[in-house]
Amino acid sequence: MHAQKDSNSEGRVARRQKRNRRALIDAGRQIMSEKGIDASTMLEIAELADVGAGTVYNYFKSKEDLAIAVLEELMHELALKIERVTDTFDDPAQVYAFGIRTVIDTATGDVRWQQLLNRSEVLANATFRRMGPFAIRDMETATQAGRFKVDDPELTWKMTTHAIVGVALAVASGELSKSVVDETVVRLLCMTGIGRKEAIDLAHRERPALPES
Amino acid sequence: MHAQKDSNSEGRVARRQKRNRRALIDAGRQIMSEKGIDASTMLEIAELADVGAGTVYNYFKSKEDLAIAVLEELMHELALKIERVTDTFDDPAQVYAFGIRTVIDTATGDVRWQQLLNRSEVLANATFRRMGPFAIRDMETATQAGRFKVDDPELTWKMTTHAIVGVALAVASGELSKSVVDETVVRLLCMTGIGRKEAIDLAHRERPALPES
DNA sequence: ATTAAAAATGAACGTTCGTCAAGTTTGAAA
DNA sequence: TTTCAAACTTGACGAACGTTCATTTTTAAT
Repeated sequence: MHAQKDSNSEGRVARRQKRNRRALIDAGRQIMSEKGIDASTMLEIAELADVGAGTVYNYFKSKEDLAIAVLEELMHELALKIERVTDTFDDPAQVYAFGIRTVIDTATGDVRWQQLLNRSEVLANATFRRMGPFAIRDMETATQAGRFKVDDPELTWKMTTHAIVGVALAVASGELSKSVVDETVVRLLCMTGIGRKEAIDLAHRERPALPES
Repeated sequence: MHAQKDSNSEGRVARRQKRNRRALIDAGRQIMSEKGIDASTMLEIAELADVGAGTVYNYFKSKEDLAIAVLEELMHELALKIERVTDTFDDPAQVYAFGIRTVIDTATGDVRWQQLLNRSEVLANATFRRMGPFAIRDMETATQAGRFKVDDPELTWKMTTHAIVGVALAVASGELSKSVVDETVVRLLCMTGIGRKEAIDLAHRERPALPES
């Protein structure tokens, strides 16, 4: 039996574990977005997080696993930022359009993201998993409102995430010009069963800015 | 001066080079589609091709480079097989629909392909480059015929290839059921600006079989 | 203070890619 | 036929990295 010290509702271990996990994800994020996932080494990340090389494997079972955690956190943050803007929108289709537009803009605009595109299936998967709940909800709402015609939103979202990452990769490598983003959004909206003219309209509505990171 | 021997319009070197390149691609194809690209080692491939470990690097500047050659050849062969079937079709939209349908079916149906999905951006890129000329031509023809509305076929094809690979990956991993293929084709056709009802019609037309491999 | 379990550590391991110096083959000129 | 330089092949090797594991340290309850 022991009296709990003031600031401990959990033990020291739990707190240290939280610190370490946080430090590892932060370090992974910093290094992976500087040099790319493959070029980052576990040792480098461990050192930046100020833990021993072996410690990483108490928290993540592999390098891939750490990369997934990093990318999922990135996507989750972006999803929340988008949510804060779109919850004032009236048109559910516009909510969805703003979301995919923002993902593409972020992926093609931010240098730190471009390094992460190489393992494109990891990024697409993180986008699918973390933004999926929002995107799928929006598609369902928009379908119920008669704007979209999507009976399998999970499939549509899967296709959309991979297409977005593919375009971002092509833009980052200079293969496509940044000016394709508009058209990309239109085509992705077309996939939801909305008419082409409405898709073009949706894609060109004025967009509020995201909250700064 | 020397008389050319019967069967030599090129020297022995050129012939040996052709043999080696061929053997390396064949070996890479076999091993990579058995174990996946990452799990295959260059030594293993070199041994199957019956050349020294260093020789591979006279033909391909890296493992990635060899993988690209392997996948591009696969896609090229598939493109030619599709072409042989579709050149009897009247409707250009149907030519395109048959093409993407066949790619998805092949990627999700053949065990040997599923190992190659892991480096999804490599496969998507190979599909883009090798089937692109056919797909883009078909989209343009269909647009001129008033069936599609595609002004940037390169972009649309880029999105399509990544979406296909993404769906194939999800099906291969059991995340999605194989029954999504129909709907996938419909959504991809929707991206071409064809109407939704026409897309559904196109996707469900009877399809002739591919020539056996 | 004692103790046993949990967590951290970093040196060592095994594997792999890609390089390189040395050896071999080639084809034409002498 | 002999010679020769260029082109090609080879497999041992270096370097780098992800991961493991025996050892040490920390923790928290007795």
